[in-house]
Amino acid sequence: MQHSGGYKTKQREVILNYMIEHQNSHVTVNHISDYLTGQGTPVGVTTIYRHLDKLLEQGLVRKFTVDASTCACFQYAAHNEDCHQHFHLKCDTCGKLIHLECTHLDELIQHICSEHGFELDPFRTVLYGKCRDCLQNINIKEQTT
Amino acid sequence: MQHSGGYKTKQREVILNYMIEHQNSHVTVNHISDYLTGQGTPVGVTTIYRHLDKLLEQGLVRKFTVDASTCACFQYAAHNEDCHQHFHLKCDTCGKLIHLECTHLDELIQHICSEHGFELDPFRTVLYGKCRDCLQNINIKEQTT
DNA sequence: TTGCGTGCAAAGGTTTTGCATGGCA
DNA sequence: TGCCATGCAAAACCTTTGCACGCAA
Repeated sequence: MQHSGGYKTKQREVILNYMIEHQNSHVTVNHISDYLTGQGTPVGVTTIYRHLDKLLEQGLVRKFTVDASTCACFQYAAHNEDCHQHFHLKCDTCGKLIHLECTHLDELIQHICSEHGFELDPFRTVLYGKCRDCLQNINIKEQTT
Repeated sequence: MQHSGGYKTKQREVILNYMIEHQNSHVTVNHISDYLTGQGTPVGVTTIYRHLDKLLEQGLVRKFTVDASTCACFQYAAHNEDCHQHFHLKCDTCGKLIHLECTHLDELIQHICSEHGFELDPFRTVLYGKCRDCLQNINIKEQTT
């Protein structure tokens, strides 16, 4: 695999390290910037955006948007390439983001593809609804009222 | 149903009309603004945003976000409230909006609810990917190249 | 007349672009 | 040395807010 002629710079290294270390969570440009500044290796946001774009093209990170008022989230994805597809559930009430890995969803993707001719992109798709905790809170309130 | 004390203005009327006429597609604030300007009844974007916010609170429209760099999409929703659960598929490439009614999805909702404790709201959820036509076009291009 | 509705202008935030400088090879 | 990488500043972009005026009731 060629590195698209990129130089090996300190900035590229620390950004990539951060993404790999946090591959289990979704991070924003601000997260990266704040962390690197705190580590004493600050990197300009412009540079972070440009690196993420490159990593995106190379398929090393995934980008998705939960909400227009929220900034874009990124996640390191190299090792996920061929593992389970996973969806994101977002709770309308508390805003929590849930990662859902489930064979049901693989089947769903298959089904929508074969029966409806639509190739679903789970990384761009966010399922909205209400999480367990918020549902409980709502029930408690209703009972109290 | 009370109208939250709102006045009946020309702007409210033309915006609501537009939303109802285009209830089968996702529209942006720019779409609305451009159309109304073309119709000779221009309405400031501020007003459009504010009306959509109100309609959102009243549950008369739904709001979707495709991408952070794209503007938010809205859709009139009143008459769909009690009809079949159905999902929307949106093609990333051509922007087409597909209504998908399928028992598979009912099962999915059931499953996510019972197994994962998450109550999915199909009306707020849009599944992104590529439609049949665009997939074919991509294949044709790849064969030609 | 009262008070919400309107729209201009300006601010808010995220992301992109221009350009001069810096650093890798 | 050549050329890409960097980062500041500024622009672009969507959206929200402040404020004075207009208009429905």
